Amino acid sequence: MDMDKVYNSKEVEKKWSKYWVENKTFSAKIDKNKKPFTIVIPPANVTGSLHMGHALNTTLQDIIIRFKKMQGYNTLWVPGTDHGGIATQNVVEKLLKKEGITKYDLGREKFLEKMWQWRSETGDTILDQLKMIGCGLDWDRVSFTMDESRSKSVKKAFIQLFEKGLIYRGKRLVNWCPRCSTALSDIEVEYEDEKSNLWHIKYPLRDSDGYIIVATTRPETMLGDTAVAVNPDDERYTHLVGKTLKLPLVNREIKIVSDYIIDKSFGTGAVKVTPAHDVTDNEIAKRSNLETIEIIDINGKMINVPAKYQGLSVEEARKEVVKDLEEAGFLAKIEDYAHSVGRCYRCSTKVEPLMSEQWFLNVGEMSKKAVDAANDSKTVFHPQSWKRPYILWLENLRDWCISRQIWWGHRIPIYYCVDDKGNRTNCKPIASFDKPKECPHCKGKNFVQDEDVLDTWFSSALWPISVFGWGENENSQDLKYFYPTSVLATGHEIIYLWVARMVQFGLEFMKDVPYKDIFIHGIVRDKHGKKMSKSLGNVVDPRDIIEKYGTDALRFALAQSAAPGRDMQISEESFLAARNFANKVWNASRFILMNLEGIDKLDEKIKAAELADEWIIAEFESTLEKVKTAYDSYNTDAAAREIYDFFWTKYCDWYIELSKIRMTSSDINVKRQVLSILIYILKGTLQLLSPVMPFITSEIWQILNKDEKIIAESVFPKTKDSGFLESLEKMRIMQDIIVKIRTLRSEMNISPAVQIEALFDILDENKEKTVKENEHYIKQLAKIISIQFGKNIERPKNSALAVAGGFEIFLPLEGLIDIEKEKSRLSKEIAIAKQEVERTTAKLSNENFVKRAPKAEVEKIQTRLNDATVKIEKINESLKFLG
RNA sequence: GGGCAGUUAGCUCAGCUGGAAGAGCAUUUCCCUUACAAGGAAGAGGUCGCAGGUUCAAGUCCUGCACUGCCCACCA
Repeated sequence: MDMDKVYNSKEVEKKWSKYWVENKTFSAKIDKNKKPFTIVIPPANVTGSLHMGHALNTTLQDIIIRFKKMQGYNTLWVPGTDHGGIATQNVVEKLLKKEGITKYDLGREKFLEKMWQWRSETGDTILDQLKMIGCGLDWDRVSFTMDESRSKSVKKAFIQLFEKGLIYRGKRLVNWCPRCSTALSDIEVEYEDEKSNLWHIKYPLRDSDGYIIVATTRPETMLGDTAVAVNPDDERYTHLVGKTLKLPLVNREIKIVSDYIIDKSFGTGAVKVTPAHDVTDNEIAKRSNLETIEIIDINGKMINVPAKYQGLSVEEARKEVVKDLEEAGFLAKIEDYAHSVGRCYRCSTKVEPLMSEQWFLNVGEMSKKAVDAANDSKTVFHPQSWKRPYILWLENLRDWCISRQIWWGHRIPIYYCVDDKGNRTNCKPIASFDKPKECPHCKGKNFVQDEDVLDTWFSSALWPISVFGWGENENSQDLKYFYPTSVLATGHEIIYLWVARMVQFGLEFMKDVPYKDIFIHGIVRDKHGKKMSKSLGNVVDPRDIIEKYGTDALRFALAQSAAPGRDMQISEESFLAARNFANKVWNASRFILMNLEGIDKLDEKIKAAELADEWIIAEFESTLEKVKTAYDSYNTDAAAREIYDFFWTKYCDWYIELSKIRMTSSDINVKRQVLSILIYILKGTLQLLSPVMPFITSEIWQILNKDEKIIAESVFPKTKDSGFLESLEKMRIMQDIIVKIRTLRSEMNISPAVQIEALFDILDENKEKTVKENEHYIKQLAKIISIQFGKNIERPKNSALAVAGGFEIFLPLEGLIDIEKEKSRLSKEIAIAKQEVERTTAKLSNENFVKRAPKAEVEKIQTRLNDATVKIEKINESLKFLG
């Protein structure tokens, strides 16, 4: 039972993280008698290692899981990792680059071997780290988005959607990353402001002398222009609509068209239209039946342009075009201009919109269903402020480009019939799990598979169903029992990228949402509010925090700062404070255990013997309620704060201190009685705290109850009302008196070692009984040797005065008191009391207040006025007495 | 351009349905009191972003503004 004076987190953490895994504490089996509570973890990329974001995200989920488990749910938290598509391929490509080779040198097959090798070597790092920080995951259910089972889900989903006609192939304008050499979906593009120019270019009319000026941020694309567009209501240009222009440098004839999308007030009100390389232009082109000329290829090089520009990069072409326009007199002016530029979310390269043959998913119907689900509260955001942006996004969603021109990922399960020479036939492509045996159209037996892979988010979107074997096992009992899951916890950065798509796929394949509650937490920032990033050098590594302060401190600090939906600024001090709290818990427990020495048996039932007992029980019951409510609504911050406040400022500072009176009693039964309450409250608090700080609470719990279940499997305290509410007010009176006396002692510089007497002059007879019954509290905590009660007690010479708890309290301080100091202190007290009199009098003399405010409120103010008046009177007497 | 948050003590933040401004860290004084100096006791520190309004009463509700951050958008 020996406990170190300081909590040693390292040993305890090693012990328990191992225990939970080895004993399969958090493994879940179907149990139809229990309600399931399920969470699927947001699968971390295999490239990842634990950072603050993970630590926060997984801590929050673990808190929920541990809480629900103690409440009797059959909890399941599914772990796993994501193959991470482009991001992961980029990592391995970089490694290859160091060896001086490219993926093309290796070829697809060999490159994929490298990828798998790398993934098997380092891909589980993050999972091991999650074990370390105590996550209550079911380690028998580790899933990976590219393992066999998950791959079957992906294929099944694709085939089903394809056969339903929702997946189609088409040549469309897509976001192209020239560096990754792949298409990206709309949300994989991040926009960033950039200082640039607005070039004003003259486009001469073919049939007259005039010209029209267009303004553009991308002059090089003028080589691919097929029209100029103006707003039909723009009077400056109405007479020109339908006229023909001669495109400078190219000399192609293009028309002036009208389109309502054009903003009359922007630039010159006339816009050059490049349908192949701009989204808006592409739409204008569709409406006006314009020709589309591709002038940039997938490598970012110019094509289909006059010879002198052919093959140039976009940047080079821009310089040349601007120079040539200027020389030929077509450049009207150049303005400074800031606008946002799309960049690849994986490598930050500027994205090039261009025409490309891709696979698309028609999301119209799925979006509608997801919107309905949100409107019908089948999905609920915490905080709810995310609902609107989420719905808006879904409503404006365009078809999802799901194909990627990379190698790492789920290869699209589409097979093309080919002839003997390997050329594609005209037969319809076939969507299939495996290579088809025979083409149903031409009976041919040769096929090639589509070269592209699926967007990594396609498999992520299936996660809540794929982890339960959807697609592999037609009759998955797990899926029936655990789906829909209970809550999804994630940061707001992937609401669209991931959350929305899971909902869409859940509704599509399971006819039900994947989870009801969507718990959105913030992002961890540094103490200056900056996003943590390697380049800024402000990254706080959770592993360093664990090393220095312990995992429980890390978890507590994160939980405490994580108000739903809000970003949090976190600094070293918060971890330090949490570590200190852990130590406090440790030492309070140590105190109790020390006093347990030699006590063989405790009382079975707790029995409140005096005021402090009733009070701490009432306080605990109220704390329990608040903590439960907080956990249930994902307000871990409130839960952490409530527990901290209760344990430290109520249990430790008051109850334990008061318990010492009985603890030193020679009567073993007295000691036994108070210990039973001390332990009852301690155990209860440990249970409230254990979802947040599982390690230290597990350890103490085990020391306390050698043979009982571990705390993670214990039953969470049930709501109770012992009817001790009156004790709260009584205790408040006692605390008021004790604090006032302490303040006097402190201000008079009287050492705690000096025991002094006190005279209590009774002012309020209603409080007399309570104070007399509990005078030993005052003696113990205010270091008073004896108390003499009486009425109209004459103030002793050289004494200090306090008015508190319905008493005028004199402390005779012969030889200890500084009369001048006492006088000035009393004057200050009087000033404060006078303010109180002013405030309350003002209120009470306000007719409207007395008339309209609730009675209780008026009485309260009246009492305050009376108290202050008495106080002033008494202090004045004392001042006179002092001379 | 639209939307959403935030603005309370030097710093990080609590303050639920409106009724006397709170915590932690930092700071000052005293204390190694036999659970804890990673501690205890006490103190100092705020006209709750600004301006209006509703109300007997506003940090709390309403309107407008300012600043900060985030998200969205077809910013040529």
